[in-house]
Amino acid sequence: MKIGELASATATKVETVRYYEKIGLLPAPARTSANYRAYGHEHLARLSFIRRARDLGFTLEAVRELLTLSDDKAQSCDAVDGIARVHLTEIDRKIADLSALRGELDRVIGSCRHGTVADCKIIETLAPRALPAT
Amino acid sequence: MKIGELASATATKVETVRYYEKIGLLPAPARTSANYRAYGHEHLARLSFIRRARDLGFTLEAVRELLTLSDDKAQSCDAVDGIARVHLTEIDRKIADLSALRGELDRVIGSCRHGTVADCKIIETLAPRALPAT
DNA sequence: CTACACCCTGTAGCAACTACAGGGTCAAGC
DNA sequence: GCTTGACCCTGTAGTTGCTACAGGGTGTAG
Repeated sequence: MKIGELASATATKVETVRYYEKIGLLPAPARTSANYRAYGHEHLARLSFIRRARDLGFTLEAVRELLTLSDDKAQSCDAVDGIARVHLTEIDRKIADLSALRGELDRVIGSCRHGTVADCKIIETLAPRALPAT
Repeated sequence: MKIGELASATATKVETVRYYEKIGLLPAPARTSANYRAYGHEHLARLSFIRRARDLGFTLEAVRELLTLSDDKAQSCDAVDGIARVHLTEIDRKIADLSALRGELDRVIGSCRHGTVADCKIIETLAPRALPAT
């Protein structure tokens, strides 16, 4: 299968597929006589794996580790579990950060009296210690 | 005040201050005879504003707009309010996305039976349609 | 035989910094 | 007087994960 077919089969852009090859995430496939990349189903499986992991928010570095781990079928699953748990913790942290932010921003917006910028509480909140001119 | 003082007064790195100057967010200050940047309190106020807006998650582009708006004191506050509301909506979307992700990842991790990679439900989830070898 | 869709390589761009490399300046201590 | 160290300067390259060209080659349908 050609790169365009692989890309559309995995909802990936052609450039992204080439990018994954360049950074060593997807093995370089055989080439046709016209120097076109010729992919097999193992490439399809691997790229599907990468895309699903990315959809779950794993970084490319984490994906790389997961791929390495998944290649050694006899190994314990715990390392995989560990990577996923670390990632979960990070997502929780991001959610907490964003929620705190949301709260503060909501408060700031709530203070808007729709007057002029001179009386704007939002601007005031942003620059609380702006001195009274030169 | 020198750049290092300005930076530590606003919990910013020196390089970041120079970066903000380069992209036109912070006006270029006067220089000393030794070619050191010499900042006044107006720079301190402006950089504080920028940092607080950044802490609230505004993009630099949004910060630039907010700064422009805050310079025109007679103008209506509604544009400021609008920018903040758009940003709030975006944060809500991000929280929703992350929460959905968190749920899925939690489910995936919950399926881990701590066996070998060959039976790993996490790996299986990631590569659901991996074909049975060549 | 000529459009047109597809493929190739290589490089530059995005956000928002951060980290050097390779210098200059200045105050304190010996 | 001289060195050490902390600070400052410019300019460039790196980070993450792609995306978008530019400037070509290939393959097929009408």
